[in-house]
Amino acid sequence: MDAEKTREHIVCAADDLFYKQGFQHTSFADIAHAVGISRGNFYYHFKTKDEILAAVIDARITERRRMLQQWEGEQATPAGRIRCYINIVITNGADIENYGCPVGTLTTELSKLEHGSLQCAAEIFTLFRTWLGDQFAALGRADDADELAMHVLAFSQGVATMSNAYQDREFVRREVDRLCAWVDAQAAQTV
Amino acid sequence: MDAEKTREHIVCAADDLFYKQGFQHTSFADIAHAVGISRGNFYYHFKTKDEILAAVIDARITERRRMLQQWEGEQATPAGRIRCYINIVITNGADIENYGCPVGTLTTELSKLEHGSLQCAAEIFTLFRTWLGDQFAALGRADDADELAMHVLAFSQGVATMSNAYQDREFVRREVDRLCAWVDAQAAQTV
DNA sequence: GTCTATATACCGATAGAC
DNA sequence: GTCTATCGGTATATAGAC
Repeated sequence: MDAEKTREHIVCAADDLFYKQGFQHTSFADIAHAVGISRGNFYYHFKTKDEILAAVIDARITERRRMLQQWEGEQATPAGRIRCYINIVITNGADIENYGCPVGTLTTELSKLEHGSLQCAAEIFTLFRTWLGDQFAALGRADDADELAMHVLAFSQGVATMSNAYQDREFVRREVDRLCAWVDAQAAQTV
Repeated sequence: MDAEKTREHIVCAADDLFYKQGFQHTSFADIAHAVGISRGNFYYHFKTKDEILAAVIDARITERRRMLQQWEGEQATPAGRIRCYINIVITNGADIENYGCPVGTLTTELSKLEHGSLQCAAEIFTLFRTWLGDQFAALGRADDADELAMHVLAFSQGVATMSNAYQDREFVRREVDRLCAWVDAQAAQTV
């Protein structure tokens, strides 16, 4: 009943704090304070910190899946859909400047912690990777679709990291334009 | 005398552990154990953890500066020097697969911790950025040298992050080839 | 289902003997 | 210059009242 609602609040607050402060740097007290409950009540909903992380990763995957479906509804062409992904670094530009990419920074942190949930977090990458590969295949590049998808993922991670280090929006804009032109060139090669 | 040597050992061990485990996840006990001294002795050489971080960043800047000078001695052409930088993701491929880029992962972590030394860590990026810009200027691209340098930095960060997430050496090799061809194309535009 | 109080462990940092 | 011992703070996690 109400427990479901509280649980959602916890996952939502943890998602935000893990992104902005990092997983390790975020304490139970931080999340409890953000939700407005006591630390003790916390353990009624989640037994360990790892359980919260797993729930946050699940929520992120669900949210990204919904976003991809929305793009498929809005964009008729594969190239248009790929451009939607590329433009994230502008759409979420303010957050990325301050906190980097939510996916990349989490996998990097979990990797250094040798955390077991690293593979789960990497599945968010794989969700985008597969989807981008599908778009490139629809573009007539079935043979090297996965390689092209990985190139786009690497682009977004590189731009996010440098944007976080320098807070330079002009740089982000230039790189987006450069990669959109590259996408058009890839499509042209299919004709 | 001997204090100087011990201090160097501490900085060296901290550098390694900050890279492989992350700054926050590395405790004084970890470093002391790696060096082979007690936690108490530690404070004779460094008063705070932030002092160690500052010393590690200084050491990294010195080491990178030495590396750039070596490349300048080995490579006669600007394009060859830029390729040296691009090839780091292969030269240090094993470490990058396991721990990501030492510079990018540190700035990302310090950003989330809102740590004061973030600006110092970002200076390692700036060291490469300025040097790459000089090479592109020597290549005849003085007008957009800094933009091209930023593109190369973003490339290395993107490749490092994805390499860390997927441990795929073939992907790294392909991206390196792609960017080397891009460098040649940039040089051709100057003629 | 939510709270307060508390157990346990580790961290950064200090004091003082040698 | 190195050690052991310890303080104060905070973290995860638990127990039990309401």
